[in-house]
Amino acid sequence: MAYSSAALKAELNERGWRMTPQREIILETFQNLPKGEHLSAEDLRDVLKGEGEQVSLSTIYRNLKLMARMGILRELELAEGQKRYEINQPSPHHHHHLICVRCNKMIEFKNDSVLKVGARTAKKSGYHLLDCQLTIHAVCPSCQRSLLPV
Amino acid sequence: MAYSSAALKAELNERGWRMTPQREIILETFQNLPKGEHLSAEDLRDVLKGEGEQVSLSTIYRNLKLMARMGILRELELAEGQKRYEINQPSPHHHHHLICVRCNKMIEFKNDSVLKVGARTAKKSGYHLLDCQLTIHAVCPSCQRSLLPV
DNA sequence: AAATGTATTGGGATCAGTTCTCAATAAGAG
DNA sequence: CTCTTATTGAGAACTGATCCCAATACATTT
Repeated sequence: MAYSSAALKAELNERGWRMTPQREIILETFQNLPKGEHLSAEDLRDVLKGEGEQVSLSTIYRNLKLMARMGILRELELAEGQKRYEINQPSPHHHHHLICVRCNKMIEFKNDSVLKVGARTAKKSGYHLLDCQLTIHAVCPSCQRSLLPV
Repeated sequence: MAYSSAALKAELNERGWRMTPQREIILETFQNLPKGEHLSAEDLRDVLKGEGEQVSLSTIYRNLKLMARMGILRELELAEGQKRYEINQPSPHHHHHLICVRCNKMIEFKNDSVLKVGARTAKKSGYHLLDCQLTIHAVCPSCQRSLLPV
């Protein structure tokens, strides 16, 4: 079941913060995103603009970081130079990433034991778990064959 | 056993590239680094300068990326806003990172099964494995108690 | 329902990390 | 020793992200 905007509002208000239309739109956008898609800040701005919703980049950056720190979004470092975000799904949908360092091609894969290792490790040190990502850097088959520089 | 500068030279020459004093110094610096330390590009520049070795930032950035793509260094995204690098150690020394998203405190931990998952996953898709990092984002005990904003 | 306090937004300026450009240098092959 | 060209150094340029601040609007209190 999805994390509702009512739940977000409750969690925000509990800390003296506020729900805004911008936050609601951002949350909904990520929830409606097709599986395996992640958005950079600028991607999100463009998607919103395409739906007639204009939200400033400042606000987008602020709320992406906020929602990542709340554990609602995952912050990914897949391609070079920019952070990407996706909804932080619970166990059956939780996944990891295998990335080609040359062409940035990316494969998602699932592995429950890794998630368990993450949860156990965090708990052992008294940390409150937000996200757990196994990121594999590798060279894909076609880039192995190519003669192009590393 | 450490990856020697002779091995680096061989691997470079094989592809038509060249060994340079700068590359040798950078490799040695990472090999002599205490366990658990990682350097940003600027850190490395300062360390080298402290040893009387001046290497330009451009060259440092170029070679950090090169050596990461060769699998000699690991590229880490621990703190906000800057990449850090460390030697990519084989199995008994290979480790992962648990990070507090608020104060950036970081704990290293080992887990062989995660490395095995990484190796198996890469192999299954025909990828040539370079690095495999489990990164856990969490809130540390003292930040959980603090009243400061997320 | 209106007033109050303050969190949040938007837009632009700014920042920091990284990449790019190009002439000078030097590694490695012949 | 010569020649080709990969590499370096220095600074300019780029870019993702943050900061600043006046205007706005959310949530609480009256």
